[in-house]
Parts: sequence; C-alpha cells; structure tokens
Amino acid sequence: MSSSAATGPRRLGRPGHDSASVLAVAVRVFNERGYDGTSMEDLARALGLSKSAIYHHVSGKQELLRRSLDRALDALFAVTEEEPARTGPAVDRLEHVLRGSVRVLVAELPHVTLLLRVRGNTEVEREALRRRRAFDRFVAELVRRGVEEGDVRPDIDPALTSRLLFGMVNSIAEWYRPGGRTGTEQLVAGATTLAFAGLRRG
Amino acid sequence: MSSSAATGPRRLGRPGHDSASVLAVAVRVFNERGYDGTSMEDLARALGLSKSAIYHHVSGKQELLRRSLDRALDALFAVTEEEPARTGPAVDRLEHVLRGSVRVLVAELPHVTLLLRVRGNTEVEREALRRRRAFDRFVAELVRRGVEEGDVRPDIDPALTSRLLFGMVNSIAEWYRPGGRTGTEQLVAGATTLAFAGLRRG
DNA sequence: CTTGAAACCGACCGAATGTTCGGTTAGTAA
DNA sequence: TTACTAACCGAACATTCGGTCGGTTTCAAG
Repeated sequence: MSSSAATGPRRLGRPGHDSASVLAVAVRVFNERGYDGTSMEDLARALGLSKSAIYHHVSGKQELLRRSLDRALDALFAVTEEEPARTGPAVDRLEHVLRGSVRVLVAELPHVTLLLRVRGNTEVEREALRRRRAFDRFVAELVRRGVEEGDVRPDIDPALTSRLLFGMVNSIAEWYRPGGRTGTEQLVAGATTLAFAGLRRG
Repeated sequence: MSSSAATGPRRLGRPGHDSASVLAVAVRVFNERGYDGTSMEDLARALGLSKSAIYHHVSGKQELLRRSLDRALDALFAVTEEEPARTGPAVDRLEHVLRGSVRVLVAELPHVTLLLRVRGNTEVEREALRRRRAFDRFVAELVRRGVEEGDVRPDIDPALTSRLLFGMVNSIAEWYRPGGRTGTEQLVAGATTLAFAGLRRG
C-alpha cells in the first residue's frame, strides 16, 4: 500500500486533468449552455486550460458527447436487465423500471440530462437516439402487457400512458439538483405514487 | 369584397414570404436542429431563399426566437387568466390550468417546444425563462392550496407534485405530432386521468 | 407605359468556430 | 543526472458564423 494509499493513486508524469475530469467538467458546461451552444473555448475556460490542451485528453468535442451519452444509456439499460424487470407481473416490472430510472437519473444526472436533450444533428447523436428509442419500446411493451394482465387501466392508450409516465420521470432532469431539500428516495416515492395512485387523495 | 376574397388578401409588391411565414419555417427548423445548432444558412435553405433575404423580413436570428417564445408564453398565461383558473376550489382551478396547458401545447406546439428547450444563453432567453418561472409559480401555488383545502394528497411535497405534474404535460412536446392517431382531447383526457386518478385501475 | 412597394440576390465583412502542430513544462523512476 | 511520461501552451489553420450593403426583380395600381 505504498503506491495507492488514501491520498490517492500517484500517477506518472505531470499532474493535472485526465480524460475523466475533463469529461465531467465538459458535461456540466454542456448542460448549462447546451451542447451546440458550448464552444471549445468555453470548455477551456471552465477547465482553466488552453483550448489545445483539451485535445491531449480527448479526440474532440464529439467524443465528450459520445462518452457521456453512452454512460447514461448503459445505466438505463442495466435497469432493464435486472431480474425484477424481467420476471413477474408486468405492472410490477414496470414499477421496478420506473423506480430504477429515477435512481439512474439522479445518480447519473448530468449524463442523462444531456441524453434527454439530444437532437440528432450528428451520427453520434443519432446512435444515442436509436438506443433511447429501444429503451422506450421496452417500457411501452411493459405497459401493454400490464393492460393485458388486467393490472393497468385500459381506458388510456398504452403508448400514450408510457410516454406520459416517462415524460414525467425524465422531466426531473430539468430541475432536480442533488443536495437540495428533496432526497432521492423522496423523489422515487413521489414519482411512483403520482404515477400509480394519482394526485387526488383517496 | 373585391380585394380580400376567398382567394386570400392580395398583397402589394412582389409575392413571396412575409415575416409570419419566415417565422413558421424558422421555428420548425429550430426544433429539428436546436436553436444554437441552426445557422441562418440552414434557414435560408429551408425557406428557398438567400441568407440576406431573411433580413428583409426580420431583424435577425434573435427576433425569430423572441417572437416564438412570446407567442408560447402569451398563450400559457392566457389560460391562467381565464375565469375557471381564478375562482373556485384550487383542485378544480389546477385541473383547468392543466387541461388548458395541454391544449395550448398542442395548438402552439412548435413555439411551446422551443420554449421548453431554452437554456438562457442570451437576454432574450433569460427573459423567457423569467416568464416561464412565473407560470410555474402560479401552478405550484394552486397545488399548495389544493393540499390546504384537503383535495390534494398531502403526502407528497407540493413543489415536487407540481413539477412532476407539469413535467408530464410538457413532455408531450417531445413526441406529439398532430395528425397522428392521438387526438387533442384524447391527450387532454389521458394526461388529466393519469395526473388525478393514477395508473392502476380502481 | 410609369410609379411605388415589397421580395429578393450576390458579394462581402469581421468574428468565432473546431482542430492541428511543434515545442515546453512538471512530475516519477532508475 | 538521465530517461521517460503525461499535461500543457501559443500560434496558426480552414471553415462557418450572424449580419450588412447596394442593387435587381416582380407584382398591383394609376
């Protein structure tokens, strides 16, 4: 325990940023100003670096975006592959995916936020949109089966239901800031209750 | 009725675009590629015009954005000024604002969509964000009073409730396209039911 | 025809964009 | 000290950006 103690693993060469810390700062700025609204000069300023130094860590602006989007999507798909999302009644599986999505959203907030704003201008963005649509299809299928199994109200179109439901969940990214007065589990409980039980007190 | 018949009002000068038709096309492109991701060259191509011709109709890119955002915000505030939004039990007022918001969202879809994506990079955007926050406060206040009056479930924080509720409503802009199989009133009914009654069938 | 009004174009401008390149600096290990 | 590794910088790059300018084209009305 001489090389990697509690002080952190001493790396070789000149100390400073690595590609992970560059990514973290970049994603934060992307979310503040929008991806297209952020210049490499903006990133350099936020990092306390020159523009050219960024290219030592990453191949360019697009790589920063791609790595962020992949991280968000990997976390979301991980939820759909958990056991409670694959067995049992569809409503219960749906509830598990909904709760899991809220938790992922909070845990990977900057990356999920970026994902939810992708427009499809480049190939990197279009690939992310493709994966996101696959996730949406997974959820829509659960709602459909929930209706079939008699647990979900059949008077609203399943496709509409799943979109409104996850629209609500995804909207959390627009305002939630960790460290505020709302905790993760409070968020999970609120969203789940509103989704499954509704607003009016019973 | 010789100058403005059913064929439409014959205008003076060379026919072509006016500032309204330029705005409509511009907002469509803004929503496809994002405001920052759209160049004046992109707009010119979509309009079938040269770049410089656009400046005959509007003062610049920002005016297009401002006019679109104002239109969306004016329509939303109009709902809060209607009589059913100002008198009676808070839950009912809330339901009226929710239904009205969905209708505005559909009627002014491109403009509301643009509004919901504003980041605050320019003064035009910051002004829009200020007005939007005022709308959100109006809604949050209704939820708070709904709890006070005993009609809204008190086990979820009112601020959280209003955000999730209108997060759901606003998310409609992300996918809804008029002319599809989902009609406006179906949308209003679906959102209202999900919000007030919840997902599980009772 | 002429006149007036509105729409439009090509050429251009200064500034900002993402990226490259050759060289430098600050640290670890032998 | 020397060798090595990684982080970093300044200057320049081709391109694109939003916007300007002076002049031209297309219509209705007189």
